[in-house]
Amino acid sequence: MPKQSFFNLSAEKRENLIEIAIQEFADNDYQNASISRIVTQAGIAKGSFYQYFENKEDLYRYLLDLGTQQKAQFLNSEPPDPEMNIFTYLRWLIQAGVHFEFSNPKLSQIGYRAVKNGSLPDEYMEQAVANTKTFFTQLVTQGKAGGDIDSTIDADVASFIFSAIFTELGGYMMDRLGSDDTLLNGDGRTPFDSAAAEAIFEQVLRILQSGMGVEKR
Amino acid sequence: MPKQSFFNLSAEKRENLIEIAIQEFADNDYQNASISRIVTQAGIAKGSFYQYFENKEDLYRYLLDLGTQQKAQFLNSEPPDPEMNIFTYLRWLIQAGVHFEFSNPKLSQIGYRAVKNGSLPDEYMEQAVANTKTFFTQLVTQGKAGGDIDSTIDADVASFIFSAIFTELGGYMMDRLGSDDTLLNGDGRTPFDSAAAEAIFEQVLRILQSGMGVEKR
Amino acid sequence: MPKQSFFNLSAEKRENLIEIAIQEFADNDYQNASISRIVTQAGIAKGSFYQYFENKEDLYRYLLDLGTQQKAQFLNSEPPDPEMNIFTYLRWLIQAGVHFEFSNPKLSQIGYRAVKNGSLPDEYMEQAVANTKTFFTQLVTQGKAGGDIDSTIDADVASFIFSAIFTELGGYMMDRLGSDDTLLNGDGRTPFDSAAAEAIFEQVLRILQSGMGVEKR
Amino acid sequence: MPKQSFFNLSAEKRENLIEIAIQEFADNDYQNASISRIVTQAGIAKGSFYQYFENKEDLYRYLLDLGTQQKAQFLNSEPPDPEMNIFTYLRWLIQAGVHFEFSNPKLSQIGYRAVKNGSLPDEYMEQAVANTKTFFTQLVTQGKAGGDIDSTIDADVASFIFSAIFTELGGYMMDRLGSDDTLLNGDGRTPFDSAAAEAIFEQVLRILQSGMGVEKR
DNA sequence: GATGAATGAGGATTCATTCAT
DNA sequence: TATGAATGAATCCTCATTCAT
Repeated sequence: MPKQSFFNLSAEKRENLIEIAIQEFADNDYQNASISRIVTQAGIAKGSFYQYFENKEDLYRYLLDLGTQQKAQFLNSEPPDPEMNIFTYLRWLIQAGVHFEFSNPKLSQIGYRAVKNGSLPDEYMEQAVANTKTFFTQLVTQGKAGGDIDSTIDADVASFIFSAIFTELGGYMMDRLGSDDTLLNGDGRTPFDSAAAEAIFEQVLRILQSGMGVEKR
Repeated sequence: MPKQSFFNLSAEKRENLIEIAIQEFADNDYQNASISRIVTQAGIAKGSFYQYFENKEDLYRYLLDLGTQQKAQFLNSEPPDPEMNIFTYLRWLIQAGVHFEFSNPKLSQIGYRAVKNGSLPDEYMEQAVANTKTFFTQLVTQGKAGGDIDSTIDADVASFIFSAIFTELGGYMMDRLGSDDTLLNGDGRTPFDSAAAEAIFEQVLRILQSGMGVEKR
Repeated sequence: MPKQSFFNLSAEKRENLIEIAIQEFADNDYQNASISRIVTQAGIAKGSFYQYFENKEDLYRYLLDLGTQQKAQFLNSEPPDPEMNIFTYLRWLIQAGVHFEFSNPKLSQIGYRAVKNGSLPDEYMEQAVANTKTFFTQLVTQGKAGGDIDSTIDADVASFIFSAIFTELGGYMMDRLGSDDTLLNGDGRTPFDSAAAEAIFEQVLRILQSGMGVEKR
Repeated sequence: MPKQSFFNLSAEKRENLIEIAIQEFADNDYQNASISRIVTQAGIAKGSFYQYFENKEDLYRYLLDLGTQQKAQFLNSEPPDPEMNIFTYLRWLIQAGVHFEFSNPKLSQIGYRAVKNGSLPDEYMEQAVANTKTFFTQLVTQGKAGGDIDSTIDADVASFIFSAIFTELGGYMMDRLGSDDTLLNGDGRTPFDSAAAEAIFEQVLRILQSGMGVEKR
């Protein structure tokens, strides 16, 4: 956790530093992200950095947490009816998730790499991965109970498919809808072509629902 | 490309060097793989390395090519009838692909990271990614033409789903079937529980086929 | 010398700070003792420290003085009859000295290291060393005058022997009687096995007296 | 242990580097000795140092070993008759030991500090200290058996006295006979006033023998 | 009087690459 | 062709001290 002195910083300084750090960790994995570059770009002294953070890992974990929190906040901003059909829920979830990635592409990249790369091979990452797995497994179980998913389907396999799609969809959407840092609009947000995106989600979900759903078999 | 002097090496020396390099690049990403460690372990002089390869990147690209070639060779060793149902073909393709990953976990890991990480953000990687995309898109087109895939499904979306599943399946299988270097059998290959694997493939493919196939709608 | 503001501090704050500083300088030599750690542990601001002390050296010298003063106070608390036999006096002096080291192991350690290490190679240390030398030389001279020490013995050599024994005895006693911080009793003092210690002093002194004394030759 | 590349160096380079390193570690304790200063003074690149030694500790241990070996060699160059009186033997031993310290004052200083300071608090140092203790204890036991030391004297105490004298004598001699780096003669050796030194040893030993010996009691 | 952010030099160590032998 | 010593910039991190608030 950052030291108190970090939180005592003026909002401007703090946000500037974090923005630069996010850029650095989005461009480089943990090992190759450079504290030296960060402090140079932020225009602060090396020593100052270490008055804000314990060490490099401390900053890294903070950024990871930031992503997690912002995503959770994003997902909770307009939560769906939990009683709805499981695929309708996934439709919303995926749309919101991808929307988040479009809005915070760098933070998403950092988190994505953390999972894929195992830069920090410890209980922290394992926990995050396990959480995701648990989430989708529960979703599938719930879907089966509610009659949305064919009960003969292996829950683990279905959970894997959801997870794979969810994991890769962000990158795919960015490819297809062309978001990247060069397309930022005025408020630093990437314009998100919701209609186009929804059309894609719809296709994906229809296939999955059709593949797993009970009414189609 | 490695220099001529590399290919003039005795097979033994050459293979030993490559094996050690593979281990190093499997354990570390591009930036953190260490030439120093490689030459030390291989028992050759630093200077010798630079007589075999232009530089670190040269070696890295060579390993990437090696993986591509070996995988292609693997897939071509017993190619299926190209006239068969597209999902039957995928069943075979995925099985072969995963089988390859089990047999060559280190080379697979290197390639996987290369794609995910963008360690070498250049035309080379883009080409590889584009190739994969083209392959699956053609497969889907062929599937539609042959009546295996519902013609109303967006080819790009279907291709994405195949690609996502294909990409993530290796890691999932390793998790579930427990392969790792500690399970190597006598000839350095990981024993592959074909029956268990096939059961999983079957589930996945059935879902996809059920979701995309014409006969089910 | 500490600044006036240090002495204006409440006794509680002052003693707390000093106690922590003693711990730090007992655990680390001058160069490696860390002001940062001290202020963190003491719960005061970095700037405050520099309002109490000129700098690191200022604090260090203060602790050294503290040790000297406390030892002097200790030795003067029940001073022996100056007319007594020189070895009897030494018996008392060494016992009191070692007793002091047991009671104030940290301050002793700081002083010990200062002498051995020459961390502060200046007139201050030279003075302290010279004082010790002068003290023992006078003692020997007195001993010769009083007929306790053989007059043919070189005063300087005898003084060296006393000094060496005195210097090393503390460490030896701690080794042999097992004192350390884990053995502190309720009032923060190490219990001192006086009987065992006296037996050892007795042996040492008997040897020295036998070696230098007149009556034995 | 230094790497092979260190031993492959030309004698000139190697000795120059070691000489400078000895100077650095004689002037500063382990923590404060600076590799940066060493390489700057030696006129080599930082990286080169790490091709010779694993790390700072590697160099330090090498210097410690160097001192130990050179001392052992020194003591073995003209070993005394092991049958002689124990004090005669000590006379020789102390003379040789002090002579060594005069010849190699810097290496002696490094070893001295290592023991006193516990810079490297590990089995290595503990071993060295234990060895010394064992040596003197055996000597005392032998002296008692041979009738040179009064059998009523505690072997541990006598051993402590020998050890203390032996430890402190070098410094005392240097003080008294004025050796230091400014007095080096042509061959890099400090001229050693043997006559003056022997007179001092004689005094010390006479006192100890008189104090512990059987015939005097 | 108290605070604590800012500083920047300095610490050890690793690295890919070059080049003279 | 093979060698391996030399290089120096780069890495993360610690430190005592200053000074504006």
